[in-house]
Amino acid sequence: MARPRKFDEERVLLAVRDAFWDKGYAATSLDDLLQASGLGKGSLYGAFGDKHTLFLRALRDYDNTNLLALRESLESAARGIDMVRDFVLGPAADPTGAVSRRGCLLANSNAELAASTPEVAAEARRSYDAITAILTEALERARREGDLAPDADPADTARAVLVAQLGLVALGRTGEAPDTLAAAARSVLTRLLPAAAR
Amino acid sequence: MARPRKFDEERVLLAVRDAFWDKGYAATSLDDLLQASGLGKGSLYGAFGDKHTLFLRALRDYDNTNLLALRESLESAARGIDMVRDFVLGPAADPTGAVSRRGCLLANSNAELAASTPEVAAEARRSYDAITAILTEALERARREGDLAPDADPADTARAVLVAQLGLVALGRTGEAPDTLAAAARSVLTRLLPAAAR
DNA sequence: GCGGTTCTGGACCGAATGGGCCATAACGAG
DNA sequence: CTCGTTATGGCCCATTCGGTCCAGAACCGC
Repeated sequence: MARPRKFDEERVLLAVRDAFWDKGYAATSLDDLLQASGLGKGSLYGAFGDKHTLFLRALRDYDNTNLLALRESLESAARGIDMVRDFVLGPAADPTGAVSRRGCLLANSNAELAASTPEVAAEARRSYDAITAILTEALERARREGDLAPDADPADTARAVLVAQLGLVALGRTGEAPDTLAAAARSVLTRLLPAAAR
Repeated sequence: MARPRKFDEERVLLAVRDAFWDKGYAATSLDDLLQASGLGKGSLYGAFGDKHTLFLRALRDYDNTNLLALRESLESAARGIDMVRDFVLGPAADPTGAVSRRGCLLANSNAELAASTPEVAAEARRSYDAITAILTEALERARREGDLAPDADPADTARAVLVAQLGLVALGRTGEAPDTLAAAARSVLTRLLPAAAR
């Protein structure tokens, strides 16, 4: 019927996500987005709407990708506890610290925008609730597999695990030395899930 | 000698801090700052320098106040463990959720700016290191008072406690229901410091 | 009361912002 | 090949940004 798009929508979304991730929402100008995506103003605007809409779209994409990866991680884990351990240790896993320093797009965005942009806070709640559900499932499995005390409540433990991971992400974002970060991760993991620490 | 200042520097700093706290650094315009402080451009600029400098000043003020309060809290605590418990439960203590939703200025700022403004990340590290030291002292005392297992390492435990608190602050910033937040706080506290949970 | 100095707040500036617009190009259907 | 449709990207605009500057006001010591 008509002229087809020259760009791959998903690719643009990833480039835009990176731009927002690196500079934050407010500090990323339309120009930055155009340069990152390689598109012209009309194209970007026509395909995704204004900056705000585009940002939310990229953020939701990011979240969905993460949730999917988490679910897959649980399915492919040898034991339920393994997935939980990886989840907690993840933010401290990078020996160079570069990944940790970048933080999590959702956490960064929520911290920056929760007060002024309810959609971001809502997205964060949605994401964290979903993660809690996945962790709960993982911990139920871990209990059946003998890696979690029979009297421990999986849902309650899941909340504690999520909190620990959020804390590690926040701490990693400060650029704390990788060793310190790893020590903190190990410390909190040992106390929350002794069976996962060895 | 000359005309004295009409405004109280500390008062202005608090007003400015609130403005940044509510909107984030980038989204707060000079106009916002003038309105919040009630000063004219020349006065604010002359007294504090540009936006960036003013922000760092307000942030450091905020940090120092927090650290001082934490030290006082330790000194006035009946037991070392009480101070640690209050520190962890703090972010979830507000039944309306308004305080939690506001988050922590330092955490918000670090999440927004760590990548682009090294001073902010450095300030966060400084603050978190200082908090860890205070917590370590509190936990050493708690161990002497029988509220921490003799074989537990206070410094290591302090790191875990800090991570938990940062996680709760991050979770609270999403606007999660106060009940859920309180449950998460209680869950993580029970697991990190059984003696503090009752 | 006077002089000198500092404070004050608004006028002003250039630059950059987010967003709208449109002439043109590129394509598929017929 | 032609036509209609849609993507494209650069041009344009009003607004707002952070920051400078200055004329006048306010105050102190003398």
